[in-house]
Amino acid sequence: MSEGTGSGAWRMPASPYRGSWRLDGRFWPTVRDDPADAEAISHKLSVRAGLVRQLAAGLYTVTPMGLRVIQRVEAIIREEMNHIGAQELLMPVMHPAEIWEATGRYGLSEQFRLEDRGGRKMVLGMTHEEIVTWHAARELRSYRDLPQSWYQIQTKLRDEPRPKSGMLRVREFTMKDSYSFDADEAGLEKSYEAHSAAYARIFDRSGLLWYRVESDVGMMGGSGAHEYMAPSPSGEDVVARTASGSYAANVELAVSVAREPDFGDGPVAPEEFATPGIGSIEELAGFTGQHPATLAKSVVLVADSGPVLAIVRGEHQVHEKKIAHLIGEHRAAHPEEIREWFGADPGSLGPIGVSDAVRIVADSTIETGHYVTGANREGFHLRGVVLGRDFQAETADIRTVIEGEASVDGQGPIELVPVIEIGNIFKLGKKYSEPLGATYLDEKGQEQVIIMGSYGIGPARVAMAAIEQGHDENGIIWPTGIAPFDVHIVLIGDADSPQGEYAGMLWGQLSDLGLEVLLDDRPGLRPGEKFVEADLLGCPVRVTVGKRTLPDGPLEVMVRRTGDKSEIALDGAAEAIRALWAGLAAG
RNA sequence: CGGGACGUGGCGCAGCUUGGUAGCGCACCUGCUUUGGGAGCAGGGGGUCGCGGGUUCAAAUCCCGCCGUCCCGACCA
Repeated sequence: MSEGTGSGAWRMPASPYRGSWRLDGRFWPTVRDDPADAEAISHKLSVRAGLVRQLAAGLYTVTPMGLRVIQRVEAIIREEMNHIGAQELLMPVMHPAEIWEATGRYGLSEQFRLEDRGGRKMVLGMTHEEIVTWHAARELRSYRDLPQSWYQIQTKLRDEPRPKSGMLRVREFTMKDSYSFDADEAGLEKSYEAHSAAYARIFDRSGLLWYRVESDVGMMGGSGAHEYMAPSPSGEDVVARTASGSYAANVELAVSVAREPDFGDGPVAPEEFATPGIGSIEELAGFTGQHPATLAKSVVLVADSGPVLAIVRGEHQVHEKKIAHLIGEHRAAHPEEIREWFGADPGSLGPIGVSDAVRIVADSTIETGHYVTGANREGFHLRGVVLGRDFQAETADIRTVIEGEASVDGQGPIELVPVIEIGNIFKLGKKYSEPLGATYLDEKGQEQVIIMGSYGIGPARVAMAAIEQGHDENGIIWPTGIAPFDVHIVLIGDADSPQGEYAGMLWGQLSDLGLEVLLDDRPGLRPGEKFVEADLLGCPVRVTVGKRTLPDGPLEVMVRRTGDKSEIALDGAAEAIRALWAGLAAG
């Protein structure tokens, strides 16, 4: 039998103030040097500022300090989700495989799969559409039960092909995922708009610059989707948008008005000409002196149905996801396959005279103009090739957008911006409710399929995007909404010195005013070390308390974002600091 | 999945080409001094050099295999 003495061998005193910390005795592992294998700024700074530690590729532990930021993001999310009437619940991370088999998503390459001791197939959840729908199918029986919005903040596991950039692309992460259940499309529209409004507030309160863009539905399926993107050089996605934001879309589905090159007059029929040693579009443009837009690029893909020849203008590229909508899953052709189907090597390929087995898909831009294409003969090309006259092809938008092309809304040129995806919203429709039998009885007693939506946010990505968007050479500059603390008091001197006692008092007063305050009361550290670490951590307001502060002040206060220092009187200092912070928070 | 780079005390690195006593800075421990922007001096602890095999009298170093981590690519002919 054991007993508690209550004496408390642990030396760190509990804080009487909810949310405020004294630093002495805390685990806060900062580092001087950038981690050797870090590239992204958020990766370097999140490690150096002692917010996270890596366990393995794509697996990170969040430290007590890092957790404060994550929990602040989550608190904002909870408030805004609750505000639109979404209800928090919690679903398991491990799922029976059968449920995923029902929707055809068992066996996805990113899915962690395992067996329990009885040999039952299980999966680790990469998302929770299947599970939430499984429950909805059992619990929601009547139109009177609808609508519903449920959300959770729960771990997701994905066996990423390439985890990267610190916490930005990981194999295990926490996600806020919500799901709406409506009786019809009009209901879904309302739920979707409610989430859209909540997301705007969440990302605004998190202090991010963000874009809402049209997006591909991807592995979620469904009828429509938007992504929330935070611009950052470390982002993996690219958004095409006008300067005003009048048009904004993921490049995976972005459209634009292609520039029209001057084709000049072409021959009445294709003419073959020698192009010795010419392989790439760049070489061909240099050789012919023609603009790349008048050269047709031929790309050979292999779909389940067989070989596909995709044709775009030389300045464009075939977009993987766009063409996937037409031809489905596919891969690049091997050189041997290309030789078999075209009788030539890559570099001299074209649409004329190819085997009937090859499906030809041309980008819509190819419908106008005449082009130089490969002749399917080593070292030769054809000029004056015209779609419809000289060869037949399906046409569709299969190209990438390039910077500077005109926006389809007439609002000026398109710019391409690298972004971090911080959230997304999907209109799922019946994609999951149908196969999992989530139905209800309407007013007339007719069975109807529930119309669903799903909505995700990655809190850690929000935090990392904030670092990407807010930092300088000294460290992080947190937005006020998600900073680990509102105010960081640097105490110069020991806790039991007069200035130490004053700092403790100020810490209490500020906390009583509703601020979350970090008091750096660690003994033995030099002032410089405390300042450097305060800059690294990046709380919005820093207050310095030292010998000079007493007996008559003033207090030195610094705003992290601007570096502006001001001196304030001891009398009413806490209120003045709170007012300063409130001014920053108000933006 | 393809390509590349890197694995040496906790962190950041040198040493490897040309095999022969494992080194530097920071961090850590002790003492003294110092205390408003990553202190100084003195003393000290800590590494079977990612793992396995091979060559050799001898391997951090050369060879083979594996593992790990990061970066680039994964249609762009």
